[in-house]
Amino acid sequence: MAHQSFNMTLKQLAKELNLSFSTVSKALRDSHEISIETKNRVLAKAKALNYQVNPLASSLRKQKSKTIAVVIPEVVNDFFGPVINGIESIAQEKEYHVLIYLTHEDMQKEVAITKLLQNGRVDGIMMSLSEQTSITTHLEALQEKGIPLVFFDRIAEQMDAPKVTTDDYNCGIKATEHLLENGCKSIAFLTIAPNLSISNKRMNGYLDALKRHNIEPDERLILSCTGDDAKNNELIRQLLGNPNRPDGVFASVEKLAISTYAICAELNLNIPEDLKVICFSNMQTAAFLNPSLSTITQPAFEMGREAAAILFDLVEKKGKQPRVEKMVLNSVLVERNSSKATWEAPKNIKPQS
Amino acid sequence: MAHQSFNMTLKQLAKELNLSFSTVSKALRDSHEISIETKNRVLAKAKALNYQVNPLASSLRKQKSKTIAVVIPEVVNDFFGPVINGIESIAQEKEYHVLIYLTHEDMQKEVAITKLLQNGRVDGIMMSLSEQTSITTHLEALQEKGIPLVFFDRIAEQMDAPKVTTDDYNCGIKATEHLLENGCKSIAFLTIAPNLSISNKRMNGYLDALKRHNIEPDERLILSCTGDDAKNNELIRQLLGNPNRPDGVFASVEKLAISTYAICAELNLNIPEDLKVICFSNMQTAAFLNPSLSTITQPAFEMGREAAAILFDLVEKKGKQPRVEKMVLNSVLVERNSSKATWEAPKNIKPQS
DNA sequence: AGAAGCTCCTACAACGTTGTCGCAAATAAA
DNA sequence: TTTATTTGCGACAACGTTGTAGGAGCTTCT
Repeated sequence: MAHQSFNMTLKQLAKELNLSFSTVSKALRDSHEISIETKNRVLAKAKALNYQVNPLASSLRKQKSKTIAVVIPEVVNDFFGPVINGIESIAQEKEYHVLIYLTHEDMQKEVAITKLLQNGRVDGIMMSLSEQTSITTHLEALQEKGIPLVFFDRIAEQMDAPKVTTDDYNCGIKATEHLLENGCKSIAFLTIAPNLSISNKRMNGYLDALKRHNIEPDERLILSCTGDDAKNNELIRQLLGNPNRPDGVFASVEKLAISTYAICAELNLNIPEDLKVICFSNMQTAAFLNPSLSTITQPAFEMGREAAAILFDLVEKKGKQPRVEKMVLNSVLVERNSSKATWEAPKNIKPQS
Repeated sequence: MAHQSFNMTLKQLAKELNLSFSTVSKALRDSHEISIETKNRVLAKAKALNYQVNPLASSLRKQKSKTIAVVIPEVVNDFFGPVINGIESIAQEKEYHVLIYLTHEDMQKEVAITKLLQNGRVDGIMMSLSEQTSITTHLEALQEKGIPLVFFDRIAEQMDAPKVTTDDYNCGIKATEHLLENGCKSIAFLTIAPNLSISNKRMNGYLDALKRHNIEPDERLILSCTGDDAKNNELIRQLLGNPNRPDGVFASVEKLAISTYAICAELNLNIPEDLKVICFSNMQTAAFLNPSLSTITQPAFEMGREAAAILFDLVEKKGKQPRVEKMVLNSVLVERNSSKATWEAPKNIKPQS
């Protein structure tokens, strides 16, 4: 049997019905110009022959693709997964399609991807920048073509486009003060991608919290990590192996906290007795880590939903002002054992082993 | 300034160059019919005016969309993230685009999605079934339209399409025997979605391992869980709260192991002393859980890559036989503390506390 | 009865490409 | 010089839709 039965088209359907194909087209879209009997005939036949409109032709004609692109660095952590989920949930409601592109934190790829999105493939774009992205001409090119663009999380600060973020600066303060309140005297800040807006804001929160408590920031306590995990581990090892090591670590991304856990195991440092740890993370199992990890958790799903909602708003009344220029959602600080004050510590006090 | 500068088309470009648009089209695609000088002129102008071909028009004409769809249940766990990563990495190499659709484990949505993919939107489809999916007529409809379809992980056993899986049956055996070897006498099996092929195979592995060790399977030790976490917790609580509770738990999915951890904390059961736990999981932090979690880890990224490679193969020489009918990748069992034999336990032997 | 207005349908020109065909002009072969 | 052949370009017809314009047949109003 023919495994390759061909696609039904409007014309073929029309021929089957002895109608002009414009009549059939209108009947399918429930136009008032067509009699009810004809509509029913057409609908029945379309169903019988399993006719589906060709989205390419339709999009070309209507100059609308009903498709958006999501451009993100990765999908391998617990943040972008829920974000995609949020985006997709709205897209499905609005009957849009979602293209996904990963930059792998590589600006060249980001640029290449934006080129692909320039000519009608999508009606709008959602972006979270790669950690390398410094210039934004490729993004401005998209705007010049009139394609709505919404940033989330890793935004391009200087661009005139809606942005959905979390309260990174505040959380930077809160996390730092949380460690201070629990007895830390010397807090290290681990970060990646210093040119990313989120990194900056989190660090500024950290610095301002220290200032507020009259603590002089120490450059040696600020670790600028990279995509190279081995190198990061080495940096952390140096930091924590040092005799006058910090007694607290505030990691701006999850993986650096995990590295910290690993290095502590290696160096026989006890969390939280010797070192308190807190980090930005959406890990679902933070509560089950050993010790359970205190986190600042971003509302990832909601970010996806909100950003997508703004984008669809923009797409649907193109040219109008966006509904929101900047939306800031609140993350929550979840205290767990990794940052617990030591005086309310384990069952029996170990002397000096 | 006009924020909405219009898209450059072939015709406009041709007018600028005083050439016919077919000439320009050919020049851009480096046709031998066009002189080198003309090509250079065209290329230069195209670059200057930032011309990009309209993919909708091009796809319509060529009857190829250069796009594939990935239809999966969720993205919120550590399995589908890496899978997407693998798929996308090949797609990027081959210059394909990736549409993503989530079924949210809902068969109705799966059916609706397949409808959308019927008419030229995509050149091929990759699927992992929803846990509800029992019938496959919607998938056969796709095949009848001649759209290549590749399954991965949660496959439709009975369908004639390439399938990429892991060695679920074997791992079911290995995990069960691992628990037996570490001293378990009574092992519970926690599963979801019994009509899913993976659940079945994992369970069969479990059952056959018991048989091999002359242990009579006990129906009360096989928990068929659902999407409702509260209910699942209740089931697990009953199982573990019972005086003659099992001394081992083999969870076929990660979340059931996490629930088990939570319930053990609640019931003051010690893992692994009172209960040994192992599960299928791609969690990156399994080693840092308390206790560290023994897992069977699937090669998710590779699965994505392999499945995508097979799909592209199929797409590019449509109608031919697929390169592979069935591909089975090996998962690895990673022993950690949650399943450690109790006799080779902590540093100093605690008597009977 | 004639004008005006409905109702229901068809014809046709887009949308932006690509590929086939045809045809000049230039070159090569006879 | 005549006859093939090649080189370079343009005309044109698709691809499968949608929306506008038009028109035949009927009813309704003056």
